Amino acid sequence: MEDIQAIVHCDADESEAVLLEGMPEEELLYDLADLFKVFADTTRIKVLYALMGKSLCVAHIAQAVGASQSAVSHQLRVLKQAHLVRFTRDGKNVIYSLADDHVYTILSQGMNHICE
Amino acid sequence: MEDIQAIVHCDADESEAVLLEGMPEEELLYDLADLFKVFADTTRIKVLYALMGKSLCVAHIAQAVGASQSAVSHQLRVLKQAHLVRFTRDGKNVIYSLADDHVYTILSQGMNHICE
DNA sequence: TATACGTATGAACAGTCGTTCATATGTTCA
DNA sequence: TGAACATATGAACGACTGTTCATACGTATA
Repeated sequence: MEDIQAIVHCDADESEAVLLEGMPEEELLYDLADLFKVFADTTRIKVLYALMGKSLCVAHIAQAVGASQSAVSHQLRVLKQAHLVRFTRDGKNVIYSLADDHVYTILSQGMNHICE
Repeated sequence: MEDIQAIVHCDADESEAVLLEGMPEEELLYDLADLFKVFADTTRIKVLYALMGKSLCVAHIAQAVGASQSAVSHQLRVLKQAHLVRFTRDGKNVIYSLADDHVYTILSQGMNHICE
């Protein structure tokens, strides 16, 4: 079992985060809920899986997940705001890739729970 | 880094889960999105934090998270359906507790991402 | 510069979600 | 059994979300 204090506190600067017997501060809870909201949609999850191990332009992502270019672009915006994907321009194309390994770990923890 | 195949496949029986170059099957993606939806609400997150390390009745949970008895009861129903909490009757009271350690790991992975 | 292509964005719509309110269900004790 | 308490549930409402459609923006090439 992990150290629970490490969950409640993010770093040393969060020394006043403890409310309601170990409850993180309100703002942190909102940020946490917002992060999980990003993972709470199949289109976005598909996009993340499509980007595992490779970089793709928007059109190829749309093809991989079976959604329209516009829908994917809207969702990529959400993923960008959550710092889950990065992008670089390549001429007319914009190439997206996963931002860091948190995507892997969060998705795999979810899968672990579903499959018991 | 973890084995990505362990994320895509839940167990040996999922041998046909691979679609779209490593994409899990549709039903699994829906279940995964549904799980993250449960974590995508501050009231439910507060309930989970309140239950960390202790068992509480509905009224005490409501007090701990600052929500009405009815609102908490509705959300406990969602948490039950997601197999994130357990409950036992104790006279007039119903005592809730966390179902397993997945709650800790999923929340902590989310916190890790938020705090970079 | 004009055209074509890839991507981003805003408005609008249907569907979903979380709360409140009222009330039902279930339990204990007199 | 009847009253009091704890919890669960259904309806209804406002707020939010993801898609589509139309269109704007940005880039490369002729």
